[in-house]
Amino acid sequence: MGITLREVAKEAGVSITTASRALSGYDDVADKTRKEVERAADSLGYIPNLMARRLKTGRTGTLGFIIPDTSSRLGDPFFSNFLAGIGNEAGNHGFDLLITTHSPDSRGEHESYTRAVGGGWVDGVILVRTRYDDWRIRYLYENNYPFVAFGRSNHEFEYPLVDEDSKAGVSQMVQHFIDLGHREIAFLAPPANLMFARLRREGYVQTMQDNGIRWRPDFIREGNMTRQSGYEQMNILLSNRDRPTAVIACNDMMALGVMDAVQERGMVVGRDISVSGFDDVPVAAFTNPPLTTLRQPIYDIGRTCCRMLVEILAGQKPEPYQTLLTPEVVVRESTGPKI
Amino acid sequence: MGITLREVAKEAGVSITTASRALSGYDDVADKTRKEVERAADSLGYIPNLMARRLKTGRTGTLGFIIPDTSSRLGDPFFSNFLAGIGNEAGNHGFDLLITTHSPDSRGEHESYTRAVGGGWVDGVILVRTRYDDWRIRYLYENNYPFVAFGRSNHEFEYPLVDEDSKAGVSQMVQHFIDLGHREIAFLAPPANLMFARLRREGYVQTMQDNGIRWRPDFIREGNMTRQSGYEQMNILLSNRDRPTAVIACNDMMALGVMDAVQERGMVVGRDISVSGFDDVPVAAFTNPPLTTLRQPIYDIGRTCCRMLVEILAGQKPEPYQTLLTPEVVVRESTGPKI
DNA sequence: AACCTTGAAGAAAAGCTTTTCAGTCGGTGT
DNA sequence: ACACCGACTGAAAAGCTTTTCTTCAAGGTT
Repeated sequence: MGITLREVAKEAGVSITTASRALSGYDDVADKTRKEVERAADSLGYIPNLMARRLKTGRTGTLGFIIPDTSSRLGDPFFSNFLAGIGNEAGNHGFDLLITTHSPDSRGEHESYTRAVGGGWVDGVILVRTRYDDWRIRYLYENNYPFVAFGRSNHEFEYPLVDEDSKAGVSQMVQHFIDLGHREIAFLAPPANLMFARLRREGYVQTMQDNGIRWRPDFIREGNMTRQSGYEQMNILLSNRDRPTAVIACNDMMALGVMDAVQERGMVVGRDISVSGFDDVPVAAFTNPPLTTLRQPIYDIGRTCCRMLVEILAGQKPEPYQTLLTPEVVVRESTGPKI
Repeated sequence: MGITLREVAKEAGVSITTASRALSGYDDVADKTRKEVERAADSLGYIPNLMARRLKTGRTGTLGFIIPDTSSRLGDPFFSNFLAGIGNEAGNHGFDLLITTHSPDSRGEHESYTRAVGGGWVDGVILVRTRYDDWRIRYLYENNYPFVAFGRSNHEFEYPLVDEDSKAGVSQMVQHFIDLGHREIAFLAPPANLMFARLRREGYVQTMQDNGIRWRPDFIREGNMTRQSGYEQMNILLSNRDRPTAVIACNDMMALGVMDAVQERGMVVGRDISVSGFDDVPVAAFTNPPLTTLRQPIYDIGRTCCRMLVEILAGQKPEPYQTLLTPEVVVRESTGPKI
């Protein structure tokens, strides 16, 4: 690499200690000496070796974001919007952002968390898509490692998080459909191990029951949050003898896939079959037809998570420590009355 | 932090050297010894200190992406798609991705590049939105630092890059408008210091002239690539006595802003005024009306840049070293014949 | 004159790995 | 019996900062 502090010290005619202290702005170094060291550093083009510094201080100035997804990963607007929120906020606080992607529970995912906690990979991490019995959360918590999660879990302890009230959200959406006269309402669920899978399913089942509608197990299908899987699962639903007249997809990408399948069969979304999503990613307002969905401010949640993590790293306790947001039904043209 | 190699060595009853070599898979370590070291490491929960390793080896296993934008940054789908390409490809090769955002030519941007080249921040960087007389490229090149750029520049030396043929692209688009009967074609240009600003402007001016149309300086307006600025600049154009009948925006975000302004005045995009963009970000297919634009495969370009950088870090020379792609006009409903 | 305080600067340790080079030991070839 | 070799292993350096603790000189106090 290049110039080291030793050479700067030599050039300035002082010890390494003094050079270090001069450049770090300590006040027990004479003004004249500091000027001289600065001049030397400048003229030699000194750039501190980051790894040496980090090794010594144990701080990296970097936050980690480990994306739990295999197929679409960063291509999914959910992640890219959340990432945007984190990234922009991190920048505001002078932190870099380190990102990596691994499929849930994979070896690589384990390694990343291990490296973070034990290897000094980053100063703290942000978690997303929390799972039932989430080992990541337990692991981070038990090691007293700084983190913030987007999503609750079912642990007995408290940790800093932001989450949306999935159950209430889905509940509202089911009610929206019922109010439009639908009774054959299918539910395209997230992978079962995700924490919000249970909550959203509860919202679905309970609201159906509350309205005196018997819910049918074969109208609940599990997808993997991609457009492709929305398409596939909807094709299965459509090949049944009894078809639903409405579908609630648990994210917007799957809703897009559902619409693909519907339109492929020559039916009109919003008239023949109503479709709704979850998230309100930016593209949802522009689909054809525009998508009825549950709005949660992904970008802002990303920012909030990041801000909370920065506070934790500064030794403060974020206030509030846990936030629960209620998603809001945004009615667009993909849903309409039952015909 | 935690367990160090020293403790593992002690537990296994060997020297630090042997422990290190055993765990790193060197073959000059007896099988029995290796097993013993591995057992010790396992039982103690040893995790290597990344910073110590990096300090010693001078490698970080990380690629850097310094996003040159102030206002929208990661919120801009251009960046998030490009980032997705880089990120996914980096993951495939076992690299982490470090991202940070700075406004062009800011102090922070300078520092980031300095830290990369001199401080061992990352192993290599990917550049985007190259500029005229781009100091970043010169700096990296002269320091023989590994990098790949999305975009040409005007330097005398060769460096690894991928770029789209901006001039040809805009030229095609202008021709598209002229073929539709338009002659009052406005051009919403990128910030003048961007390399492709010149190329695209050349494409515009030259194709107008080739068709015997006098281009008007007041029909060329500069925006900053955001939707907001598209909106503002279009309002200026619309408040003129002579209004254009068609507008070429130099990215899709500005085109969205242009459409906002047009629709706000009760006019119909694609009939009263034709609008086109550049990039074909995913949302462009879903705008209202769907946007005519120039398609360049941003995601794939990101992947390619990343792959090239990984090759360079492996000591190979990417083949081809410089790639020029020709964007393709995608005609949708935001453009129509002059009425 | 002896002692203390203060401001400034340096020696050396610490942070943890990787790597170079030297050394040990049993065995083999002559 | 001697030299040498091969297979392993260990001591120590190197990588570069930051930080603790010590030292030193000058000036002030009693």
